Amino acid sequence: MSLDHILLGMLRQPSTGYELGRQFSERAQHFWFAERSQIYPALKRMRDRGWLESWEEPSERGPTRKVYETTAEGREHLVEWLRDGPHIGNVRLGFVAQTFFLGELDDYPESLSQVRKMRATWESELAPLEFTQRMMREEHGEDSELDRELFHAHAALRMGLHSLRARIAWCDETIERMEKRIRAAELEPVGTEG
Amino acid sequence: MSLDHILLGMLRQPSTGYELGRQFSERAQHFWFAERSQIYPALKRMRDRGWLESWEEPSERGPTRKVYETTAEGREHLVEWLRDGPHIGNVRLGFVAQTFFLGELDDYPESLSQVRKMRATWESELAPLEFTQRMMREEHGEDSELDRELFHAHAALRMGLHSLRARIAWCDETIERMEKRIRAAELEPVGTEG
DNA sequence: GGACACATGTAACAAGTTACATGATTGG
DNA sequence: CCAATCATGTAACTTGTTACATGTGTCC
Repeated sequence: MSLDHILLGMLRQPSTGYELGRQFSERAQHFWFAERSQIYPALKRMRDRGWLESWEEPSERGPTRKVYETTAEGREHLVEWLRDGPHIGNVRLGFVAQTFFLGELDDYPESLSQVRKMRATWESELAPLEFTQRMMREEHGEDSELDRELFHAHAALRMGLHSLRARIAWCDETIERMEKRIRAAELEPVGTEG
Repeated sequence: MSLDHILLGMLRQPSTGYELGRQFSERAQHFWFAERSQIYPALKRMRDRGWLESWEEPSERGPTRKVYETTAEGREHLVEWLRDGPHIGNVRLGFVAQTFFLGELDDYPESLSQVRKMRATWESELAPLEFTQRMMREEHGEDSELDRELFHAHAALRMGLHSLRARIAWCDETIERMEKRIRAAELEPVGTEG
């Protein structure tokens, strides 16, 4: 299970289920997401298996927190997963499927509007990644000056940027083509599409 | 559920569970995948709901095939899903997570080898997409000459190409940076990493 | 007192994976 | 006869989602 290993990775610093949940929303949304209702049982399961240990701490504001930390055994499982080759699992991109079948609608303006929405979504996802990259550069200097951990975090961030920019570029290309088709249809008499 | 709608989309032409399974492996692998053990019950469920109808046909080679076709009601559900805005669902990219945590390993050559494997995988996924694009161009001519259905199929294909090329570009960038670090470490005395 | 963020969890359900069962037909 | 491909499916399990329950502490 990937989630377990991702949680192990995030638990390099001891943390709580609540906090890990927020990290998924705020920092990891471009490559993974998990609901807290999935995180809490996962942490419990891993503790029962001996991959984590936990203790309680009073919260500064709110009820008692349950803090988890990886054990040596947990770390072993993380390392094993990392060494076990890249897990390029089954991709599921509903929006590509949707684009594929959008021809069914016989409605270019509708197709166009959908692609514009996609663009807006990804544009807004891009901003926080670019912000993080800028922060990293300001705080830690040039790429070659990053320590090992930050270097890898930076690499993952770059993948997010590459992916999002590629999607936005696709949107721009597709929007242009759709607009061209809509203009062509407006100039032509009805029923002679070609 | 997205799978249902994707199957509805694929069933513009009547088809069987077996054939749809092959289509996922051969044509849709860059944006969706489903096992046949998931497809068969899904088709049955949709038929029970009235979205599909089915009949049996003798196979040219092998046992009797069960052919499914969308009903008017099924088509309505597809259209509804298509009009319901782009479904930019939760992305799950295990390999980005892995890259993120690869720093744990303290082993740049291992990190490098993993990124090289990713590159090889995506490079090999790129080939069939490029082939399909070339075929489309040869058989149907320029982009502006594609009919509505092919235009959208082509757009989906382009998304696959953009995404894969972005991933490969990321690999190249990352491989170069990792190689630089490995070279730097070789020239330096042990324990003075900076 | 009410809204909000903090904090942990359970239950019911939906979706997806792995392993297996069954059997026809073709080609070597 | 054996392996491969065609063809449909079930069972057991894992993973992920949605909805809900419960309660604390802070600020207005």
